[in-house]
Amino acid sequence: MIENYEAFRGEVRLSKEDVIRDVFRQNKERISIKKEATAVKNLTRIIDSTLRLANSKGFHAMTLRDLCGDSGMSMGGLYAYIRNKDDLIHLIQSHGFIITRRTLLHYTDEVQDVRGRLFAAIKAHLYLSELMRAWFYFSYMEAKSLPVEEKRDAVAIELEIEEIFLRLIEDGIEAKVYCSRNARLVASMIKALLQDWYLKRRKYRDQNVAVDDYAAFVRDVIESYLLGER
Amino acid sequence: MIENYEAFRGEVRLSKEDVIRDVFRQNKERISIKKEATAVKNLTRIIDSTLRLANSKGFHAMTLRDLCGDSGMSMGGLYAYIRNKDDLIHLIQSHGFIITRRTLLHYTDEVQDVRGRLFAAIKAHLYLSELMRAWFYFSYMEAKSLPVEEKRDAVAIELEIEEIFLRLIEDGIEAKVYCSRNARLVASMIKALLQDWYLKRRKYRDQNVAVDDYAAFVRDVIESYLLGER
DNA sequence: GTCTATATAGGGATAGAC
DNA sequence: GTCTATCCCTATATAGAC
Repeated sequence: MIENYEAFRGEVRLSKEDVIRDVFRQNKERISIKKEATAVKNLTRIIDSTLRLANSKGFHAMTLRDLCGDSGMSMGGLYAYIRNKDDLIHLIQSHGFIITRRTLLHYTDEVQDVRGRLFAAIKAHLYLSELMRAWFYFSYMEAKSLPVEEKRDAVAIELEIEEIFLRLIEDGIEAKVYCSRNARLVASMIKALLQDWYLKRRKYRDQNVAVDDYAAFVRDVIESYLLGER
Repeated sequence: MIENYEAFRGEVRLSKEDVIRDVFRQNKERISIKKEATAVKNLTRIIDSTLRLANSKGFHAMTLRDLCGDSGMSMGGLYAYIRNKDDLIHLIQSHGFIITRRTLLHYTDEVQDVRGRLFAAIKAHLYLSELMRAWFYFSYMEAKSLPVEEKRDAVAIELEIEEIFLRLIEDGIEAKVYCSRNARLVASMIKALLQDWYLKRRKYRDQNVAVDDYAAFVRDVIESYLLGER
C-alpha cells in the first residue's frame, strides 16, 4: 500500500533503467547495436528527446533532424536503433506499456475495504501519470495516428483501466456501500478527471495543486456522488 | 432559455451559412475569389474537409492533396482561398470562434437562480460542442501547433469559459447555496467533463448516452459535491 | 474562377568512410 | 559503433492555360 506520492516515486524510480533494458531486449532484431550498456544509454536519449519534441510540436511535425539535434546523435547513429520513423513510436509505446502494466497491477491489488480500494486505484493512476507524464501525454495525443499494432495495444490498456474502476464501483454498489448509480458513467468520469491531470499539467501546477491534493479532491467528488444523500 | 438539445439545434443551425459568410468577409484580403456565393460554397467544402481529415489523421499528416481529393477541389482552386497551409488553420479557427462566442454568451446570460444558471451554462457548452464537435476536437488536439495568433485566441477562449463556471460557483458559495469548496478546482473539473464529451464522443454513443442525459449527470455530480452533507 | 503541369525544398532513408 | 555526405521522394507552392 502506498501512502503518498513521494513513497511511490522512491519505489518506482529505480526501475526506469531496467525498463529501457527490457525495451532493448524486446527489440534486438531491429537494433544493430550489440553492446547493452551503450544501447541502453542511447535508447534513453532517443526516447526522452522524442517525447519532448513530439509533445511540444507533434510527432509528425518533429523531423528526425530535430531529434538528432536534441538528442545529440547523428542520423546514422539514430538509424542503428530504428528502421524507420514509425519504429520510434514502437520504442516509446513499448517502454510505456511495460511500466504501466507493471505498476498499475501491482498497486491496485493490495486490498482493503471497497472505498479504500477505489482511492488506491485513483492514487496509483495519478502517481503513475505524474511520473510518466510525457508518455501518457504522447500516448493520448498521438493515439489517432499510431500504427495498427500500437493502436490496438493502446485501446486495450485504456479499456483495462476503465474496467478496473468500473468493477470497483459495481462491487461497491452491490455491497450497498454506494447507492445505485450508472457505474459505467462514473467510471468514465473518473478516467476523464485522471486524464485532465496529465493533459493540463501546467494549469494545476500554476494553481499550486499537488498530486495528493488532486487525488483527495477526485475521491471526495466521486464519493459525494456515490454515497448519496445521508 | 433552452430546454433541450433539439430546441437548441433548431435555433442555431440556421446560422451556419451566415458564419461562413463572415469568415469570407473577414478574410477577403487573403482570398482571390470575389463572388460571395461561390466563395461561401467552396469555403464550406474546404473547412468541412479539413476538419474531417485533420481529425482522423492529424493536421500535419494531412496533405493538401488529401484535402483536394476529399473536397473535390484542385490544388490551384484551393490556393485561391489560402496563401499557405497555415491559412487553413486560420479559416477553421475564425469560423469556430465566431460561432462559439455568439452562442455561449447568448445562452448563459439568460438568468434565474444560481443552480439554474450553472445548469444552463453546462447545457449551453455541451450543446454547442455537440453541434460543432469537429471544430472543438480540432481546436483541442491541434492547440499545441497552432500559429501564435490563433494560439493566443484559443487560450483566451478556454480561459473565458473556465471563468464563466468559476464565477457561477463563487456566486453560489457566497450566496450560501453551495457549501465552501475550492471553486477553481470545481470549475476545472466541469471543464474536464465537458471536454470528455467531445473528445470521447464515440464512447458515449456506444453506451447510448444522449447529450441531455450527460448534462443531467454532470449537474448531479457537481451538485452532490457542492450541496454537500444535508 | 478553375484546372493541369511544374518548380523547389524539406525530410526520410542509406552508403560508405573512419 | 558513429559520423558525414548524398539519394530520392513527397508535399508545398506557383505559373500559366483554358
